[in-house]
Amino acid sequence: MEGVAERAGVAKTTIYRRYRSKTDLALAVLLDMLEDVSTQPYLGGTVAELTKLVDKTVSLMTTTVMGMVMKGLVPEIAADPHLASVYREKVVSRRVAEVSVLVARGIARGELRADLDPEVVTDLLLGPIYYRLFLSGAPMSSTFGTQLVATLLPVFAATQGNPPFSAGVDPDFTERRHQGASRAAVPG
Amino acid sequence: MEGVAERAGVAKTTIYRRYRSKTDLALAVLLDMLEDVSTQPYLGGTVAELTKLVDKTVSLMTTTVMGMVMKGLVPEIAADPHLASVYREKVVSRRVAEVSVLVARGIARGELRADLDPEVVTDLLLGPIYYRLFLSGAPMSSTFGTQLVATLLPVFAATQGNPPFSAGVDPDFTERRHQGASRAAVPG
DNA sequence: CCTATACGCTACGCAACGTAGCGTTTTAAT
DNA sequence: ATTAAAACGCTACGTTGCGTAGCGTATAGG
Repeated sequence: MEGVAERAGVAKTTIYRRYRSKTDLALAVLLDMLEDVSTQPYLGGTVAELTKLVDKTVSLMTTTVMGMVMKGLVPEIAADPHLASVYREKVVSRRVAEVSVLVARGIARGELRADLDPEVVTDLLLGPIYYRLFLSGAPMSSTFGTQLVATLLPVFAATQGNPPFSAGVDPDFTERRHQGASRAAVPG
Repeated sequence: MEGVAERAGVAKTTIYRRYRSKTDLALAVLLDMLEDVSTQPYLGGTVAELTKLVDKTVSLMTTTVMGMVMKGLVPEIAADPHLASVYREKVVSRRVAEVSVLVARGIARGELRADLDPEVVTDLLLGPIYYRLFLSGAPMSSTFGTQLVATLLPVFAATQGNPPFSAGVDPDFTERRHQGASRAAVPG
């Protein structure tokens, strides 16, 4: 905080007049930066759109302070239930909503299987990104998004006869976070 | 640390005689607990083996202190290059090695595509777990592993003709971390 | 019995978050 | 231009938590 104040040419107390805590500031930064990624352009093809989503996320995480902010937020979210709630509401569900838009388009185009769960897609697309960012340290080149989407395509695509995936989300939880259209029926 | 000392019925200074820092202790706990997950039993089927791996990981993260420890390590790894190096060496590469065993078995059985990269499999299997653990907060039921593996199967299985995936890992990095058998050729 | 090693304890140093209080500057409205 | 209100800067402080110093005490092991 002292460092932030100094780099901003501002007194530390001034920061604390706008943001109640360090976590609060971090969350504000995060939400502000998320604006750029949240719009989902219509590219005419689902592969291109999903790739764009991944690439924008990777770029944001690796070329801005977002990566650092996210890393710092992990233990905070774990320790502060209120922050966790806000984060899920403002960030996680938002990402799922964005993916939902793309999934809906893809289904409408007949490119994606009709019972595809956007939350599952989110897990599969963002999970590897954060795993590399937080733990593995493996770099993500400019072709990462393209290759990840290409790899996962057989899971998403409409042609094959794959079993749907719910990842064992209990109905309560899903309902609590998602008041949208009812998801494709999921066994288990 | 005070709390750990108290719960252990030991003076704080005694802990610091064995572990140089809080991070050092956390890493020791992590490595110790990792022993349980590191053995890969022969179950006769790749799906069962991969599912077991995922389930053990999920169980460890959600029913022990491991989850908390991992969350606390994320910013530490980001801030301490030496810790990051040790973590990648002792944990990340170890997980890849375990997955490699299963992938090799699967390829030998003809269940998995021959050009499957264990690192990619690791990303896809562990990424969603940590994403849920660290950020999304979505619960992982007892059927999570089964469903995740079932979902990803079309990516792994030998039958379909999917494009391989390297996720844009630059050769240097892969070589640096993995002195094992050369990976299946991957287009840029 | 005696010595080396390990342990407990108090006290401290230090960094970082967050706050109190007060004076000063800027804004904005009359 | 005056004046009230809001915002800012600054110093100082309280608090927590990590990590260390120093010293006395216990506990092996020969």
